[in-house]
Amino acid sequence: MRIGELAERAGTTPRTLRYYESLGLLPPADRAGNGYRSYGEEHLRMLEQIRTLQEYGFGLEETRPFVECLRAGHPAGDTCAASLAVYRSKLAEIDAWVERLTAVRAEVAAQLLRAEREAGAEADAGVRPGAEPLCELTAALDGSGRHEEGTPPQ
Amino acid sequence: MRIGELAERAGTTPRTLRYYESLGLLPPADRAGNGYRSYGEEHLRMLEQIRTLQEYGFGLEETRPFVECLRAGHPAGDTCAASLAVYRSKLAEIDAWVERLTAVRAEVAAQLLRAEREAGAEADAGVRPGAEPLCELTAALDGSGRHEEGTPPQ
DNA sequence: GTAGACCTTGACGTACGCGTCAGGGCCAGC
DNA sequence: GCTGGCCCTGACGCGTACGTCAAGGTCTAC
Repeated sequence: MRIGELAERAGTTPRTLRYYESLGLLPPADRAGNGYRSYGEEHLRMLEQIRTLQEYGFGLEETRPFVECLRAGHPAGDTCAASLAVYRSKLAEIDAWVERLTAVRAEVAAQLLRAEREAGAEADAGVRPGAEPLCELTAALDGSGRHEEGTPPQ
Repeated sequence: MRIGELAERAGTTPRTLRYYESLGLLPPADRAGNGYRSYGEEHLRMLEQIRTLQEYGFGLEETRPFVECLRAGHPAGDTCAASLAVYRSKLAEIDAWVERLTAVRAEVAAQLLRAEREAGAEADAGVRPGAEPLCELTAALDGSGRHEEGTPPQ
């Protein structure tokens, strides 16, 4: 199987496979006479392992023990001790993030409440009836919940 | 106040202040006769606003409305509508992250349990008493809960 | 007058996971 | 033999928030 086919079957791109190989994450593929990379089914299995972990938010380096485990001949990539250790540390990491996010959420919610009250007071102190905004920014951007953000973890 | 003093009072570095200015996030400082930047207390207030939001995990661009609000003369940076909108979208973003992390956590925990069982079965299927590891990786890396990770959000 | 601490701009480095372009070779079908 | 689709390597680009180095000017104290 050539690189394009493997990439398609794994739902990724040739560029990505070459990148993994350059990292030493995937073992170097055999080469056909013309220099083209030649892959087997075991490569597909490794790739699927990597992609699954990636979807869970694992970094590429974190997937390495899983791939090594498969390369060592294990039927599954996650039954080696190193893989289990990565699972466990990922759980701890997620817990830490959730804890942090929860604390931040509470703090931001509190600030929002306070700011909303202050904004009301500020407006009342200004022009009473008519609701003239104090700065031109007040006109734009209201409504909540759209907006996109930089890469969320996981 | 010169750049070094402001940086120190804000708990940051001169490089950071020049960077903010280059982004147009901080207004360009006045210049002394020798070309040195000259800052006032209002710059300190803007910087403190930025730093606080940064600690909550806001990106620099997300702090912009708060700084603009201060620049517009408001006593607080978060009483303008644009700032409130950022607060609200940040809350939504945090909620989305927590949701995703919680789902991933459950999935990883399930995989860990399964893998632990399979690892046990694999070991039993091999050498019964003596527990010889199947791959040399099994020897290294056990124990859970240490390990550091790339920038957590927030 | 000179050492040392401050300031200036400009530019490259970092981590991550590739996308994309440049410049070329290989092979099948018409 | 020519077009089109695949493959190759090498190298730069992206986004984020600066750190760090280079090469120089400025000011204070001794």
